[in-house]
Amino acid sequence: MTSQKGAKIQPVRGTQDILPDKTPSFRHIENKALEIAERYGFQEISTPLIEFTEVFTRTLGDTSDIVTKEMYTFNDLSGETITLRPEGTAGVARAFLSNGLAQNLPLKVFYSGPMFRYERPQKGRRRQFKQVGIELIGIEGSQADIEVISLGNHFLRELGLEDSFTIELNSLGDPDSRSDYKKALLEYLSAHKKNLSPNSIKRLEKNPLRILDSKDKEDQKITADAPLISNSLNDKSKKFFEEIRNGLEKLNISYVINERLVRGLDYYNHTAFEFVSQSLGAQGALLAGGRYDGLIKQMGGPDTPGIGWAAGIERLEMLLEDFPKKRRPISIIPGDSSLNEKASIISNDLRQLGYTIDFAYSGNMKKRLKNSNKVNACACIILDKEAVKDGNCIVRDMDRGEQILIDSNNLSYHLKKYK
RNA sequence: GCGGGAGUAGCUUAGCUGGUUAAAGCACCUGCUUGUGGUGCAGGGGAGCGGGGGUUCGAAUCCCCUCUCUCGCCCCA
Repeated sequence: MTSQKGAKIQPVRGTQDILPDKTPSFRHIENKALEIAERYGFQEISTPLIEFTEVFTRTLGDTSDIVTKEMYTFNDLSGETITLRPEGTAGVARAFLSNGLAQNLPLKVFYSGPMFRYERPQKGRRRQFKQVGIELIGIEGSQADIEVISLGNHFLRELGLEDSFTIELNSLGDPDSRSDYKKALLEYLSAHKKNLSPNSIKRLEKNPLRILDSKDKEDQKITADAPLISNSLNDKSKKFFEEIRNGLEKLNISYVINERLVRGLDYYNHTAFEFVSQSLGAQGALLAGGRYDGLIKQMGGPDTPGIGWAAGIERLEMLLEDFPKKRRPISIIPGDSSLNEKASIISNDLRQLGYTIDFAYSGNMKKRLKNSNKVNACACIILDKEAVKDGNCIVRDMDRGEQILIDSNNLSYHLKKYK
C-alpha cells in the first residue's frame, strides 16, 4: 500500500481516468475497429478479464517477459491462481477450446477491452491499457494473412492515420525454417559473444532472435552481418511469404520488409508484422501481430492454425487529431421553478423525437444562458410565464442571438433545423 | 527491474545562489447588465509549494527517503 497520508488521493500507478473530453475519441476508435472488422466478416467476442494463470503461462511460455515479470497474478478467496489478462489472444484461444468452436471453422472474432501488464509506465505504455484485436482461427492459406493485414491497414486508414504509420513485414518461416535459422544465427552470434551487450548475452540462451532488434550500438554492428532469415526459409515458406507479399501488392498496401522483426514466442511462425508510428517515441508499435499456428495445439487442442493482431487504443488516440464533433444540444430554460414541470414535459417530448436536450437546472436567467453557452447549445427554449400562459415559448438561436415566440405545439417543427 | 528529467492554485507556468501575508495567464465567482449568453471593464475566491523526515533563527527554494509523471533501456500494443 503506497497511498500517502496528507497527499491527494491518486490513481494506481500506470492507470488513468479517461474523462468526458477524451471518451469520445476512445469510443470512436473502438467503434471504427468493430465496424471495419465486421466488413471483413469478423464478429465480436468478449472473454473474461481474468483467467486461470495457466492460460497465459502455457501459451506465452515460461520464459517470456510477460509471464516472468509483467503479470498481475493473485490468489482468489478459494485459492485459485488468477491472472488479469495481459493480452487478448490467449483468452480467445481458451474460449475456442472451452466452447468447442473447432467444429465451426474458421472462427473470425474481434475483441476490445482493457489489458494489464506490470511494467514501468512510459509514454504510450500503461499498466492498464486498452486494445482492440482480431483473431482468424482455422485457415492455413495465405489469404488469411492477406485479409488480416488488410483489415489492420483499412482500420488505421479509416481513422485518418494513413500518413502516420508504416507497415513492417517479415516471415519467420515454418518451424523447420525457423529452427534452421536459429541454428545459423546462434552459430554466428556465439562467435561474437564477447562483444555482445550483457542483455544480449542473456538473450543468446533464452531468445537469440531478439538480439536482432537490440538497440545497443555494438549489437547492431554485429547483427549487421548476421545471417538473414530470408536465406533460411525453405521453399514452402518462401512461397507462402511470396503469396502474401503479392496479395498485399495487389491491394496497393505498401510495406517494408524488416528482417529484424521477430516474435519472441515459440508458437509464432511465418508472418510477423508491425504497424509502426514514428511520432510516439520508443513505443511506436500501433498495431502488431502474426501467425501462431502452434498456439492452439500448445494449449492442448487440435492442431489449428491462427493469425491475428492487436492495436493499442491509447497509442492510436494520441495520434488522432480530430474526430466527429459531438452533436450540439438544445438547452431548455424554465423561467422559474414553477415552470420546471412544463419544461420537463417538453424536454421529454423532444427527446422522444430524437432531439438532444440539455436541461438548465438552476440559477437565474443569466446563469442558465451562460450554461447553455458552455454546453455549446445551438438554441435555447426559454419558458417564461407570459409566453407559457399563451401556449408559447421562446426559441433563441444561440449563434445569431435572435429569439422568436413559438407556439408550443409547433415546437418540434420549428426546431427541425437544429436537429 | 535499471538510468536521466520533472512535480508550485482546476489547468499552464514564474519564483528556486534560503528571508516580510507564494506570483501570473486561463478557468471559476460577483458587479457594470434593470430575469437573456458568447466580447469588454472592475472586483473576488482558490495553492502554502507531491508526501515524509532533516539542516537552519528562518525553506517552495539546501540534504535524505518515498510517491507520481516524463524520457530512455528491457519488453511490448
